[in-house]
Amino acid sequence: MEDLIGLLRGAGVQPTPQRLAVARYVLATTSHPTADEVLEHARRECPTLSRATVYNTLTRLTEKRLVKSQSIKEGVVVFDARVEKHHHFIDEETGEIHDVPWDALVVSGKEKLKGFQIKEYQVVMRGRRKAGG
Amino acid sequence: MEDLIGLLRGAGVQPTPQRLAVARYVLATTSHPTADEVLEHARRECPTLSRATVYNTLTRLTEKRLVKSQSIKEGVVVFDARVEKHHHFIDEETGEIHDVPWDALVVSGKEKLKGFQIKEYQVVMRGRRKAGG
DNA sequence: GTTCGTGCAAACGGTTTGCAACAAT
DNA sequence: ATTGTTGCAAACCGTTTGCACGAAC
Repeated sequence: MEDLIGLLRGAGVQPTPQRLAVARYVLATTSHPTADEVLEHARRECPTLSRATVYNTLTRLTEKRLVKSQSIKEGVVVFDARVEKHHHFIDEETGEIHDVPWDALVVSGKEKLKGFQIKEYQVVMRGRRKAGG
Repeated sequence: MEDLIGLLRGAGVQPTPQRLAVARYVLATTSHPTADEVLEHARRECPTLSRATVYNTLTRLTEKRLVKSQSIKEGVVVFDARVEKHHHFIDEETGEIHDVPWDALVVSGKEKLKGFQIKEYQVVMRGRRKAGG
């Protein structure tokens, strides 16, 4: 768990108590939190943590590719500790975002698209999580 | 062109000069405008048009399925006059959003996903528009 | 002592809301 | 009269910025 320090150092991010609190939460969760949700949780570990520091840290972590920011929900950016390519499913009732493994879906036809140089892509699905799923 | 009045009436939206100005622009463009861009353009036809009325109207048009709102760009909602299913390509340089026809791409594997009831989906691609594309 | 990080508060930009004036039925 | 629409201004919410204080090298 204290490899977090090494992880941040390795990424060129000086570890501070505030950054560790942010990183500990955002890297461990799969809930795709907003900046504010990160603040709320990280404050349990570091009560003086400020909103500005959370934004700073999340921006830094994003630059260093330790997390990825996603713009798939209205009005907010959410942060994703899963940094490898994958797809997303959004439950329209609860707003929850679920990861869908990259190779669970195959998108064909991209090669034939003329005029577009695709750097990345993902499938974004909306609907409802099934009970017992 | 004055079928716009009929179109709005048919959707249960009482046509007013303001709404016609908004609808005339948003239904004709393929540029995926933000609310503010709609305001800017619709004001050319109806200079007294207010921001609030634009939001009201866009919400109304969205409810009536005359346009669709998309949350694929950071921080803003954009409006899409194309109401049928299609995919999107976002030019990371210019921010422009391009429509990709539904049957240009095939997504396979969705049926095998357990636990998700998919109501809609789309492929969101990012990259650069190729010169001459 | 210079650089970097923090926290506060103010600013900002997109969006929503409350409300008084007004038009339509 | 009632209902619906408009436009303004204020509120709101997520995010960014400016700045002074403090910690680390």
